[in-house]
Amino acid sequence: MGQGMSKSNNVYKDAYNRCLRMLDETRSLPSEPELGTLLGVSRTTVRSILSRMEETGLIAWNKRAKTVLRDPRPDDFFPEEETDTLAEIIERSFMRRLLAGGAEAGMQINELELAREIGVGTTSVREFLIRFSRFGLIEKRRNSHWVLKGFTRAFALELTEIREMFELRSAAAFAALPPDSPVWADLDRLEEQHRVLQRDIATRFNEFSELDERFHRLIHRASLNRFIVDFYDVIAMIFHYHYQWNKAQERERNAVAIGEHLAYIEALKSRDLGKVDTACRKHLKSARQTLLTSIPESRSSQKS
Amino acid sequence: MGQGMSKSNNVYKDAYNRCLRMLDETRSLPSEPELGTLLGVSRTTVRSILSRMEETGLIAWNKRAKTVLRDPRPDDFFPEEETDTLAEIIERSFMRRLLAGGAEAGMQINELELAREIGVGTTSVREFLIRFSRFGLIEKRRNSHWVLKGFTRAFALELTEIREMFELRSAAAFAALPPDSPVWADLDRLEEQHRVLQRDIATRFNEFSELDERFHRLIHRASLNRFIVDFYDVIAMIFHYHYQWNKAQERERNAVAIGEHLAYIEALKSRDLGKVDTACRKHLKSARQTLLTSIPESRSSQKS
DNA sequence: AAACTGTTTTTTCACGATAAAAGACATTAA
DNA sequence: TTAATGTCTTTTATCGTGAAAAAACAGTTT
Repeated sequence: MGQGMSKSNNVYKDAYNRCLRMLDETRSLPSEPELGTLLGVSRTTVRSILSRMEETGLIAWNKRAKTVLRDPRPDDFFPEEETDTLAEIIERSFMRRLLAGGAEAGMQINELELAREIGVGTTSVREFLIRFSRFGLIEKRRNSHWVLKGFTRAFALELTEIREMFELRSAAAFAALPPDSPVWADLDRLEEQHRVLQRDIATRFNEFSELDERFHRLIHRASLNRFIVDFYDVIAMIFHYHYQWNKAQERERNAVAIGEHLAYIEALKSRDLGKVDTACRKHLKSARQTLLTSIPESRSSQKS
Repeated sequence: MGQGMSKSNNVYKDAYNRCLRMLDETRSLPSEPELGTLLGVSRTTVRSILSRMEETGLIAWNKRAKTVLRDPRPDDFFPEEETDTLAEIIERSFMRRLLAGGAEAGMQINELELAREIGVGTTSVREFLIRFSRFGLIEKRRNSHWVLKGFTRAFALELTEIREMFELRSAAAFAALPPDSPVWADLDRLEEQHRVLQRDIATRFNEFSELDERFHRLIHRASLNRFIVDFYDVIAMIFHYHYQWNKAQERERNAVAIGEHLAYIEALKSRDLGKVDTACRKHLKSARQTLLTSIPESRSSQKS
């Protein structure tokens, strides 16, 4: 199935689903350009969405008048898996392979094989690998194959070394921001969300991962340095998959991390550089520890 | 011309030219696999090279016997421009456009237009832009165009901030390396080359750029951190083009830099961390200054 | 048997083509 | 006369294809 297909319409399907959820809130939809910005798609896509909504009897559409006729039913939505980007699909498959054992460091990566296995064109795989290479886990041999460098202890140490350098600097920059900077309001909001999560940690502990990323990204942005901000993508990627495969004591770990974040937030609000440094160091140390213990101590643990 | 061509044989042509230069030194060529490793290409390419050399009467080739019949003439070589990688061609065109004024920050980058202008396929341009994006000069809008962030003062400051962080750390790591490490011999060799160049600075000042890169790469490698080592690619790229467009007082600048490098090398050899830090800081400061003064102070000089 | 040459298969690189999505232009309603 | 809708054009995303290059396999020579 699906061979010869040029481009999937996942942008349309995803926006359609999101638009359906908006239907609950209003009795009539805004103008096409407005909907476009709301959904983050072009007007062309908005019109496709409206067309279908009209066809399925969800709305009546005549020029500017777009009245909601009925509430969306579950079967109005497109299946979740059809809303994924090709890049996401490839990344998931690739990471599954990488983490599902048998991914020895030094192993060759075959574009053609990967493409066939995932069922996509080679071009998309190539582009994915090029983008992915900045994470430092794979490397290209000129005119030849890619080599897997492996998710090793060395990798984790190199990653955290940079992370610590960048985050300490960003935290210091954050604390030095003027009181009228909007980041302080963002920080207050994050603090509140941490407290809420701390209260319900027993059941909602798996929501921490997302909060964690937002918190650290806010801090990194204070560096006003694109290389520091961009580097957080590497960390986020690693932690994203790390959270998925290392479920051991997840609740306790997250509870501890929330406590450290709150102390870290307090330190930032105090604007005392010494306190910030201490709180930041403490959290980063335990983050590193968590990451390191989750790495399968394989046979070859290079790096002197 | 050349439309519809699938893949240029630049690997073959480049290896052929390099092989021609080897002909001067020997009366007979080594085995095919050995030639392959020597030239960094596959045996398939080696055999194509040998075939042509036989045809043009450069060698007699019968199985293992490959005897050189005559010296290569200038017209035996393939033209230099035919030996470039597509990636190199695209990078050059792109950078020329970028530096040749009229490249306002915020400007859109059109893949199709770029491809047409350079005379290559869109895929190659896309892949180039993806690879190039790690330099922080361009950024992709989801499902849409690329945006030029511009070679601004802010960019230079962000770049040098990271560079200084990384190099100070690498230099400290370098100085702490054991005396039996091979890097000390590398450093001695570089020192000697610096002295030679210092002597002939009046005429050979333009050779400094390449020496500069080798010196700093050696230091960065001492960090044993792939992210630090890889980041030097960003610096190298910027400085590479910087050297091409900023010829003002090039000789003086390079003479000064050589002096700073020699002091830096002395400090490293002393293994005194304080001295290393001082020498490194001094050189980085003047490198930053050089870069900053070369940036056209455009209208919008953001960053608080 | 080890290392080479000869031959065949596989993979990478780059292209043109096509559907999805974005964007530009023309027209119309408020 | 502004901001929407209707229509048309351009660009991006993705594929299949074919030549260049690599890699694997098989047969020879030393």
